[in-house]
Amino acid sequence: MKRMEDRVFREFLQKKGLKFTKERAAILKGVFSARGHFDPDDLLIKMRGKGIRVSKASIYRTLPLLLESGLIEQVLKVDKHAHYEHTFGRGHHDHLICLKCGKVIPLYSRKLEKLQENLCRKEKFKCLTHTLEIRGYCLRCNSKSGLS
Amino acid sequence: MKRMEDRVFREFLQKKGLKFTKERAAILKGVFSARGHFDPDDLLIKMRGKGIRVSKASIYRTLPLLLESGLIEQVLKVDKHAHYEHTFGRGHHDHLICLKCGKVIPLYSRKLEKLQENLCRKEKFKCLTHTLEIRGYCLRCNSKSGLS
DNA sequence: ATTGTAATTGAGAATCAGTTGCAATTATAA
DNA sequence: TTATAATTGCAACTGATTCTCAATTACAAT
Repeated sequence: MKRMEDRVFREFLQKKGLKFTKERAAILKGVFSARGHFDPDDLLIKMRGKGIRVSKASIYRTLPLLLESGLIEQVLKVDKHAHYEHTFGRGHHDHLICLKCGKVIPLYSRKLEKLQENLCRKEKFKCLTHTLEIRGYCLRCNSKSGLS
Repeated sequence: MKRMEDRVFREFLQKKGLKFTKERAAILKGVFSARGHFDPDDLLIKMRGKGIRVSKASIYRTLPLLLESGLIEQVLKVDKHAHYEHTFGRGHHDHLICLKCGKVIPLYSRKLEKLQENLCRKEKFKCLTHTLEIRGYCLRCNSKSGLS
């Protein structure tokens, strides 16, 4: 049984005259088996761990394609390198990031999305994507630390 | 006449047992004379151009201090390296980023800020800072490209 | 003002993420 | 099956940021 995202990616590639290689398929599978966020290196290590041989270069070359096809989204950088997450099946959402424990809490608000659209309209800006990252302390860390 | 930000930075450093050196003062001044966004390298080049001698290392060491002191904010990465802007005197704001010409348009909405606070409250998340980056096409690029 | 000391500096080496050139390989359309 | 343009892995490369270390300096306490 083929996975939905395979179909989407295959069609995306075809439309661009690119090939659906086994490496790309493997990377796609790796990306979709990630629970949450990941970075290119995480992915490489995970795949190596499973005995799947792909090069760093192929991962770096494939990720932008997945991004372009809409199968993954870029997550803002908490630290200094690129992070991604797959979005297929799940909707777009933003993130609350705990500065103490690093936990990332997804956040979605229809109202927030609407408001952003309105603001863009006001500025006559054609909005394609956005990323909102709210940093602070999660419930647990906040109560633990005594920083009420 | 001492600038306000000098005072703030000096006090911040003192509180942490750090020194207010002439290099740090010069970097602060450089940062505050920047009109908009800048990255560490911009800053270095600008300072060199004015004949102020500071090392790359000092810039990279000072920027995080300015960040921590609240005198500057980190701007999200459109490309791959760190960008900053000073916030003293101006308020917090978010950004619309044109994917074609790279123009960055500041955006501020009281309503948006309020909504975010409410969402955090709902999640029992102690919000400290946030960054919102909306990517798309600015009016000019959008009309030029025929991508209505 | 002088001094002691811990913080800071600059310069370059080191590191790290991400990119690129290239020869060998492979997917796909005909 | 074949032609061919796209893709691969590897290793060398790039550019940003961090680190090391010896020399310097700010500043609190004399």
